[in-house]
Amino acid sequence: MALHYDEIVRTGLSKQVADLIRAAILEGRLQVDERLPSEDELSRRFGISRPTVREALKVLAAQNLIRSRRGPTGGTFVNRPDLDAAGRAIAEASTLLVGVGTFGVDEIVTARIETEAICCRLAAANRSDEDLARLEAEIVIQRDEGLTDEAFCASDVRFHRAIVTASGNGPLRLMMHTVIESFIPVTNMLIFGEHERRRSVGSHARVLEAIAARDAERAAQEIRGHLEGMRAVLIQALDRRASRAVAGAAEGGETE
Amino acid sequence: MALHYDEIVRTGLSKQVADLIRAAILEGRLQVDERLPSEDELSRRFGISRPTVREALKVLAAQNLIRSRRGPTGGTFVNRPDLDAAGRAIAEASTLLVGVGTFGVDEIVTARIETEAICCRLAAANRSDEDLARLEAEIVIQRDEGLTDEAFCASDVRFHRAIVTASGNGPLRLMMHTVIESFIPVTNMLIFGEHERRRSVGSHARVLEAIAARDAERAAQEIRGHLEGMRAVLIQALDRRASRAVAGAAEGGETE
DNA sequence: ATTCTTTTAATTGTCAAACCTTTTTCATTT
DNA sequence: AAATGAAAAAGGTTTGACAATTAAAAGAAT
Repeated sequence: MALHYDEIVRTGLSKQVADLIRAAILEGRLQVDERLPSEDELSRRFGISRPTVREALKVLAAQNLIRSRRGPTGGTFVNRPDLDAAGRAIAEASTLLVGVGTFGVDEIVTARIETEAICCRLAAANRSDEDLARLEAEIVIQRDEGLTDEAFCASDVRFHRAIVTASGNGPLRLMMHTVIESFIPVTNMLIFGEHERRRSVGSHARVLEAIAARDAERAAQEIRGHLEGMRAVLIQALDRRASRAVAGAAEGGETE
Repeated sequence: MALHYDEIVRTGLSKQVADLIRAAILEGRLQVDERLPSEDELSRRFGISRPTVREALKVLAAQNLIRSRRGPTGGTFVNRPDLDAAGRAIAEASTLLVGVGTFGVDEIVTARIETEAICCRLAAANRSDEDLARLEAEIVIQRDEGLTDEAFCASDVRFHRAIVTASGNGPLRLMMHTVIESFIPVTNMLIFGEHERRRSVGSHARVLEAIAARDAERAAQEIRGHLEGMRAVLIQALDRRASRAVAGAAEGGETE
């Protein structure tokens, strides 16, 4: 008789259970905010122990699919997918990749230029007065000479985030989490300094002006110019760093 | 005396441990492929029980940060972040959002148009002969009239994926997972049919031709035209569906 | 000496049963 | 009527054990 290899379980029980419940949620067999059976009940239904059930639930909770609360009205509930949670997950995944140096600075800047140019174009078309106010407010902050580098960078991130929001395009906003939360910070880390800050604020102001005037092409051109300038500075900074490292090595100093 | 409410622990133990280990990995205090202490050891070090440690590890495993193996040389190891795993995580998060109808079809198509136009431009500049062969192969598949709708859509996804790959930009490829794995499938689901298929293949062929000729602008224009055409068909399809629903309701039929 | 097999030990995976903590509900007391 | 407190329900945690897996060491056969 032919053996049914399928029946040989190769994955752990907790994973199987997690997959079953996940599938039920994704296929809509479990509605949003619906309560799952208690952990005790689940362990009885699946014929496995409670700790194993809990491992499965923890995995699903880590993926923002469910939440748990204690108490008589507590239990485990299906989460409504929301943009912020998804955005955080996306940002975490890409930050991790960027952190280990998966990408070159040059291609990161290219990706920034192209995607942010889109956002500027759409923002020029769709921006509300509120959006303008948000952008304006960040520029005011950035003009403050006494700002720390960290605070300036944070404001820079908020400025670019505000552009994305002004585009009024939800799907694009979701995608741009990668740029906003990972690519911008990694490029900003390298270009501190008074001079660059002033140049940046100038570019920001021109972008805002173009968006306010609903001039899509100019807005796109301004952000392109802004980021191309940054690319040049970045490459210079990396060159300096590289030559310093070479010089240091030549002097016999170990870099680590 | 003012009470220090902060010191009251509000988060669960397993979450605290997960956060600690995650921070250690993100800050590089745990290197890639480094082995963590055994679960037993961890439970002793943190002063908590093994099941609780396991819950924490499961959460990290769900985030692709670690992997576990049994046996004498087994244990828990730090994962190297890789593009595919991150891409899958991103795709999952966005698929979930798209699935519950967070976005309108119109803004999804807009996002597709703008981002895919970028990819076409870059692909025209950077494509290799290999890239061209991959695109060509998909078009050959799509010309087969006997193809099922599912197979056609799968090939369509592969075609667009190949364009992204041809762009040669890693960061962009990461971002485009959202488009490729979520936005394309959801737009394709609605436009089956012989006529649309033939139109699509025609557009694909023209895009390929422009990319092969390294004509960035033409490639971008072709994909724009392709997707704008799809937008029109989609809106028609949705209108038909809506009016059918209204008609059905008027006849006294309950839609659910 | 080499190769095959068996044993062994380390480690994750699972289980069972209890206890702890939080939170709501509801009865009791003031 | 309001404050208090007990009970119950649910997730959170512990303990201690056993099962399954797997690499390496030990032993047996060639």
